[in-house]
Amino acid sequence: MKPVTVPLYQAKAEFFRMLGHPVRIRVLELLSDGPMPVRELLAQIEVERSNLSQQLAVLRRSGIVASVREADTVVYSLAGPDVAELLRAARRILTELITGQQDLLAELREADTTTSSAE
Amino acid sequence: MKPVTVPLYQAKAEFFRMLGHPVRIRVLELLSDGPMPVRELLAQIEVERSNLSQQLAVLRRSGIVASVREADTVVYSLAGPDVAELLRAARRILTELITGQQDLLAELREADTTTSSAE
DNA sequence: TGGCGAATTGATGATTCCTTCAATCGGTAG
DNA sequence: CTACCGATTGAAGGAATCATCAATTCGCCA
Repeated sequence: MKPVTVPLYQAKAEFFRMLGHPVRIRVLELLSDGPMPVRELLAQIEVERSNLSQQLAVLRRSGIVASVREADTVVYSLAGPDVAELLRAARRILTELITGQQDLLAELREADTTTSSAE
Repeated sequence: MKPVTVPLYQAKAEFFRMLGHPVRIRVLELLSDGPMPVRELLAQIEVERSNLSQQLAVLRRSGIVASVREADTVVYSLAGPDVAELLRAARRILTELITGQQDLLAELREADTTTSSAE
């Protein structure tokens, strides 16, 4: 029956890669509070309409969001409840990592005051 | 003091992008069970030594792993305990997504038996 | 000191991803 | 029917990522 048969670690990698874009992250976070029409997403995120559509298409293809047409607008929603939890876990780790990096920076300050990791 | 100042959603995106590679995922999963020398990682993962080093460098730069030299080998470990939890959350969502996709496929089987979403 | 194994780094071509613009679809109102 | 608005799609150029090869570092030992 050939059931897709992709190694699990590769599926995971594709999943994370799907998350690896600022606009897509913002969309998922906004949808964490409930369904939202494209018009509203467009108002909250600074991005061109066409670009937003591209990113929404990526999310749709992966199956993490669903879209429904209502009259003249399209409404998006999360496909499952665990997504919000994943984003929380990610935030926890990020906080941890950033804190760790700031500790490192504090140690390095005496050597180079113009240190920046944001290029 | 200019504390890195990267929008949070962008930091998150970079974080997920950092996770978005099969070899890097496998490394993190192996390290979830405890520190491990490069030699062992190399034995468990099918990848060239040089390529593994490249991926380890990516993980190191992000701060999610740390490396220590011991005699003639280098030992890697996770930088924090939350990483394993994140991987678990990801697995949950993936299972959910794949299950959903299989439901969809089941519905579609009657229309096209060669359906494949693994290109 | 010279050489060896383990690991990393630098550079390069190939692939993939991202942004943008133009064209298209779907629905609604005039 | 035509015009318009919201949203999606297709295509193309530019940027980032990946795999691979050669060169280098680091520690050990003969």
